Amino acid sequence: MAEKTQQTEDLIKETAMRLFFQKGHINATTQEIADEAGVNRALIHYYFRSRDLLFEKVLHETLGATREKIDYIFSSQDTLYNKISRFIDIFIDQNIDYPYLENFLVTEMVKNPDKVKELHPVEEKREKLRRILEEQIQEEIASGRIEPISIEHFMVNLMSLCNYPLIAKPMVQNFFGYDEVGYKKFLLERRNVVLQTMFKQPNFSENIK
Amino acid sequence: MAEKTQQTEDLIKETAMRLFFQKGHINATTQEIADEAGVNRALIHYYFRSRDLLFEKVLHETLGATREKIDYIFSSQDTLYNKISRFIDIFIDQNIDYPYLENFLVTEMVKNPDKVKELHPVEEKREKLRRILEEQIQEEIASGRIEPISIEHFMVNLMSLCNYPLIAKPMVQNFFGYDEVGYKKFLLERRNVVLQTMFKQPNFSENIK
Amino acid sequence: MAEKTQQTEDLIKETAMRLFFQKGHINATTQEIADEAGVNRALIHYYFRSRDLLFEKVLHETLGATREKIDYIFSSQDTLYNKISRFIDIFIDQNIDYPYLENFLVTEMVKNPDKVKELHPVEEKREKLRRILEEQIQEEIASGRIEPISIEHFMVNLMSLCNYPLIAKPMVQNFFGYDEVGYKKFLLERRNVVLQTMFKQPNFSENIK
Amino acid sequence: MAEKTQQTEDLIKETAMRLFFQKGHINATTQEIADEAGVNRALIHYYFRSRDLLFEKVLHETLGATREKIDYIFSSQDTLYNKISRFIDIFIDQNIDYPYLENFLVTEMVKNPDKVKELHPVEEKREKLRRILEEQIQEEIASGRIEPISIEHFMVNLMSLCNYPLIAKPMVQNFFGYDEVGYKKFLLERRNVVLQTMFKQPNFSENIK
DNA sequence: AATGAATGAGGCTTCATTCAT
DNA sequence: TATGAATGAAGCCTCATTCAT
Repeated sequence: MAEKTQQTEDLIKETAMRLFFQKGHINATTQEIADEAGVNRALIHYYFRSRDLLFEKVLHETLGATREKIDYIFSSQDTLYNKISRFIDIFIDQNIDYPYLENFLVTEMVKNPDKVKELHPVEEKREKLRRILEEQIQEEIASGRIEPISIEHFMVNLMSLCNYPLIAKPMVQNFFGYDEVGYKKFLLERRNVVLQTMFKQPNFSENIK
Repeated sequence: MAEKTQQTEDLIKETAMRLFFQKGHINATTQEIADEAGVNRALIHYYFRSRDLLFEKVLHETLGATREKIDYIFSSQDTLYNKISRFIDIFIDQNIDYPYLENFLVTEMVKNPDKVKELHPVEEKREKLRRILEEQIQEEIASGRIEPISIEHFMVNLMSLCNYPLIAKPMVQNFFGYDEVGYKKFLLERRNVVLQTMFKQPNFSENIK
Repeated sequence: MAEKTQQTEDLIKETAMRLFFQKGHINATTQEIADEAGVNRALIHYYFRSRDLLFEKVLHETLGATREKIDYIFSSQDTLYNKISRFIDIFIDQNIDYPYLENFLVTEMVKNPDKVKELHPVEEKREKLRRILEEQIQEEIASGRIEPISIEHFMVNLMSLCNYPLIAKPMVQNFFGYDEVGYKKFLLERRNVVLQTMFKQPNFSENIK
Repeated sequence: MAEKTQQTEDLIKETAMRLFFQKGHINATTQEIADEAGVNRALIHYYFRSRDLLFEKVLHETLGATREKIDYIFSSQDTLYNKISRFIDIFIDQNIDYPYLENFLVTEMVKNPDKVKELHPVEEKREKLRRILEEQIQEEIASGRIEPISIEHFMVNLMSLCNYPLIAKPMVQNFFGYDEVGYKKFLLERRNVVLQTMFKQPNFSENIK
């Protein structure tokens, strides 16, 4: 019984998720979601009270997994180079699953800057990550593997190089005449491109130090 | 009478532009536009037929100037380094004027990928620009001033590094605790950062060759 | 099992009664009733078919006791003065238990005048009561203890003087600044006031005649 | 132009008023109001923003006239007897126009006691009226024209005797078998009945004193 | 007997757009 | 040219009721 319930609730969530972040239909109507899920529209309110709450839930659950992975990566003991490398993979993977997620995030933050805060790690945690990164960046600069750069610009570079091609997918596709296959191939090449752009030479292991 | 007319039509356009791209209120209602402009709502339809047409007109006019400048830059005889340098300036300037424009473009393209085409230079023109760029990039690679890279990734890198910080302004602000002044300062630093990230060494003049 | 059933059915009825006529929440939702009773909403339909039927049942049961008492009083052999005196007591007592009942009755009758009939004694019985009262009123008039008045106005006077202060409780409270205690005290004074208003002099016993 | 507008706005208001307070359909839907008025439902929102605001406006306007008259009467220099006499007339007149108004007021006050305050004269004004009345009542008691009674009970008596027959119209009709004509006749008799019930002897002029 | 799930009807409101002047 | 009035489509939400165990 509980299973059946959970099934339907999940069905609605997954349908909404698909519409919102996979098909990019961010304004999908409750009716559309219900139709797509093959349930009565009122059921959406039965389970989630309102469209907004459904959206929020879907968003947070969709973000959750990725956020955790990223935190984990940057908190680890790996070299900066490896961290970045893994970060890029995560980002690209996520985008292949939810092609419209990053786009939405960026748009939404512009509309409701206050909500940005809810989506970011808490102050304390962020500060800790920052210190770790800062130190690693200084090391890389000292070792000549990257050009002198502030942590802010380094991180914005990283996010830019990873994120923008995802966010601007249609633009990229149109510009270079990529079909879905071509675009995906292009995306997969990004990992090395980003690394090469950010590092003059790789650093696979701490031991090199 | 014609003057009065033009005045009102322009007033509406400018008001809409301000709401859409300066204040970021992309979903501004016809009523809101009318109120802000101090005119009757029906006038919007009188001059522009529909909200969509008004929007489109405003968008194209807003983009127009910048697009032309950029085309001009890349068609010129300058070094790649200088072109990129000037391109960055244009981009940042535009963003300071219309902080929500790039964000909108990226979002909209995702919703209506077909419209992307209207916003890009026609095939023929683009092809010509591409050849010019390709050649210049090969030269820079040959001279060792940039790492080997395809034109696609080079351009996407460029657009990423320029565009993302503009699109994701609230994210950047929140992440690094920038107020408006701090963010603007950060933006102005981007020019050199982008250049340093993309070029191992500058090339100010063709003569060096 | 039957006991358990009866328990639940009664629980629902009592809860509804409390919500409807003690808390004055006449529009209480099936969900609210269910929540308050701590049972599943569907049970209400299981036991009572529909919200309307539940309401009706609760109403009739709530009215039942009082109606019987009043019929009994007026059918008795007492003097008119004593009957009225006892009637007032009953009315005020009922109101202290169900402060919103009279208010609802009056409102509902206005909406569905047809339903009024169900709530009143049957024709035959009423006619009998009427004859008794008519005779007693004529006697009181003849004896000079009340001013000449038709039975209709006499009865409407009685019901008005008793009922209105109950129905319009919030108005009275607000008008004279009564809190709950003050209002109750005021109500208790009503008995004598009503009697004095309707009778020039009391008549405690038939023997006086 | 302004006339046409006013016409429609008034049409809606009057239609709503008729439905609410003449036909007693207090829960009339915006759709029903629109249909009855022969206009588009959205027009109701165009003129009144929301159903609630329409209702409030209609209520206040409907009450307005009567309230003013009553205030005027009690503030005048007339004898208490005459004031009461005129008060009754006003009340009965109002009820013939809006048979469901008093009923609604009483019901609504029970639901939202806080709103009662908005509908009553302000503290200050009420206090003044109270002093005037208090004095006049004392005079009447002293002169033996009314039995000793507190101002609170006197006023509640008055309002009860006037109001209840209006509020409980269907009950009265059903109880005594009155049709519309019979009920109206009954109402018109109330004036003298109320006066006789409240005063042992009339007092038409101050001069008598 | 009891329940969670599901449904359909109906209500309010907003909005872009059109009409009549 | 300009405007207030009017419209129809569409969206969200609530509720009583029924269904399937």
